[in-house]
Amino acid sequence: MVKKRISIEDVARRAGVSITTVSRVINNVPTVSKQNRIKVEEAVAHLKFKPNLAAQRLASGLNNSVGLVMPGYPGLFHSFYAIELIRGVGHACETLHLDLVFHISDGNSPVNTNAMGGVIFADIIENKKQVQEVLEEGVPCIVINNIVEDLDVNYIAVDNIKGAKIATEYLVGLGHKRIATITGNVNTQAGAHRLDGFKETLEKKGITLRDEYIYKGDYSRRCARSAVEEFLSLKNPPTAIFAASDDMALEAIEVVMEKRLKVPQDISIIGFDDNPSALYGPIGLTTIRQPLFKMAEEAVRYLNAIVAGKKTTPAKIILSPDLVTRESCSGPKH
Amino acid sequence: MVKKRISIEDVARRAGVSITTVSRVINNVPTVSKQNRIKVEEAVAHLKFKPNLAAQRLASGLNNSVGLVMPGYPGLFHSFYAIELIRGVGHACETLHLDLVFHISDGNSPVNTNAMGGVIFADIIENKKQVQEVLEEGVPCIVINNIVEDLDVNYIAVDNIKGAKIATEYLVGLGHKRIATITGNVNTQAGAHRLDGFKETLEKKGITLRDEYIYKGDYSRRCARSAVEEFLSLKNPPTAIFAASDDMALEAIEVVMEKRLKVPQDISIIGFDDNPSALYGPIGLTTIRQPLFKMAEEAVRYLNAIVAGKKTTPAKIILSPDLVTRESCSGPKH
DNA sequence: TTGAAAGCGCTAACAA
DNA sequence: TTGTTAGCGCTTTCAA
Repeated sequence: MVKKRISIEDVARRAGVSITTVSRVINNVPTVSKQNRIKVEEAVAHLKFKPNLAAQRLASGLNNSVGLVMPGYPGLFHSFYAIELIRGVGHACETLHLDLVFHISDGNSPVNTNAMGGVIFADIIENKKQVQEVLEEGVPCIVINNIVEDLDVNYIAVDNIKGAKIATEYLVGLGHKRIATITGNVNTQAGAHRLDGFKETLEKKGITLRDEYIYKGDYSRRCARSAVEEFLSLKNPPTAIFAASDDMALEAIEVVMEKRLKVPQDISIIGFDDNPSALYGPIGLTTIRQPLFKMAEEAVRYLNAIVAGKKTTPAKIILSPDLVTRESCSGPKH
Repeated sequence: MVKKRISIEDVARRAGVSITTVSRVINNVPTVSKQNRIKVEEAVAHLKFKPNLAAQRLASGLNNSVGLVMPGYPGLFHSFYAIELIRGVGHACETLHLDLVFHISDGNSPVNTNAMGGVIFADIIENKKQVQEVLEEGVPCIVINNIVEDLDVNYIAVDNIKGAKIATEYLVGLGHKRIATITGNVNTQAGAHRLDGFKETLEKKGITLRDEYIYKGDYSRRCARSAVEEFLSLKNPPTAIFAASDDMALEAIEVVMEKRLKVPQDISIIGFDDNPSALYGPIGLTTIRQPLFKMAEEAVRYLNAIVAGKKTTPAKIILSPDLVTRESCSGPKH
């Protein structure tokens, strides 16, 4: 029952003009007589004509859609991070009347950007190759949440070093001297930077860095558990912990409470992310908020500007995270 | 600095074959000699060739992307409902290796489905016209969350009548006789059905329906406030309230508490949605959970089956919501 | 202000 | 098994 699609030719025939004229009307080219314009518009309305986008794109080489490429890790659609990005990108696309082409990538196979006017890489873990290829093709693109020094690519990222500094400084400010950290996966930039910020702050504040206070984690709850167990078994356990993610912070709180210790009285714990799921916990989690939504929005705006030819200099945008104070941190006991 | 794109012709030249043969290799057509296949694959890899999707689609008439059309109401990207749908659709697309074209519609302008292999309408408020047009074009489509009787279209929806019945029966089961409701916008199907289910249950249970116990709302917090104020000023105020959304239920709880009354001791309140933001409230909200994520997933699966030619009978799928018991309901005081 | 004609990059008969 | 050729539906010169 598929009806034959209405094409530009049908419109032209009905309006009694050439397809070129129809094309001009569709694209708002001014050089069309009022008379013809009206005839064409009537025909378009009557036939309910909608231009074939594939044909338009093929012929013009233009494309008004934004590609959002995300690595398809398990749990992607259950992750706060991903959903925030999608929300932000979606919101911006809505405002700018762009279509959003959402592409889940396995990280290895090259991204076919031919269906996209510009590309946003939502995250690059180990697959800079994909980005490089898109760059080589000359397709406008921007990387979210990674500071990319070695590639001449636009990026917009959160300052993880600064975030970690804010967190650590806050703990120091509360009077803590024995501060531990559970890192994220230090192979990811975020993980590494959060550790860097932690270390730098302690150094700056003249607090000795102890190896046994640094647990190399991987963002998983399980490692947070091991970390806390290890910390608590030390003869000099820390009085505060900076966890590189809220998830880990929550698990840490749980373990501490299982040991009949109190948060924050016995141990202060600060997280990173401002993940709303932290609000379900037994105690309000003090944490570092990242402007994910805003970052995603900005990425679209910037991309759009590039596509429109309004920008040429590569964007190197770094946004600042900030502190969200709730109940999981206080001064140390004496 | 935009390099000339690699086309199928470049590949053909390098491999020393015709473009047809290249096309065959790309599309896994078996009738290609091993020898040529290898040559083509080498060329593709070496030139990093990626077929132009616009051209493929134009030539073949096929399209492996799913369109998700959502009405662009303010707050869309802050709404639990929308995000759940996006998550579900996205998840299914990932599994099926489909691209997701996300299109925010103003509800009036026709949807250009030429960029989509199939279309999912995430919601249709007043704009059945859009759906009708897509149907006329013969593009496979499915409507989410609306039971559409008057159009021969696939749909997958939640049984709102049943949801309301479950809620109301639960209140009746707890011993309530004076049960009020704050409806959603009854111009929406969900709003109307939730009211219907409420009424039907009371009738079935032999409880008199009182007009003053039905407040026609619009899902807004403001109307929930008015509703509760009105209910409480009755000489015989209700002992239980069924609110057609969690948002309204939360506001209702707030108003009740402002009046120095207790939930659920003085008034039981049940919501609808299972919106996680309800978890932030002062008291766990008993509510009706809708399988939004699943609904969205199923929609994609079904659409895919249609596009693949595996389905012909129109789908009329209705999913059941279920009760989530938390703390906001109890038996009435004597 | 208009239209004819040449593609855009690919697929799909059809012939060889 | 391969290649030739004619489109897919549109935009864009170019000439009129």
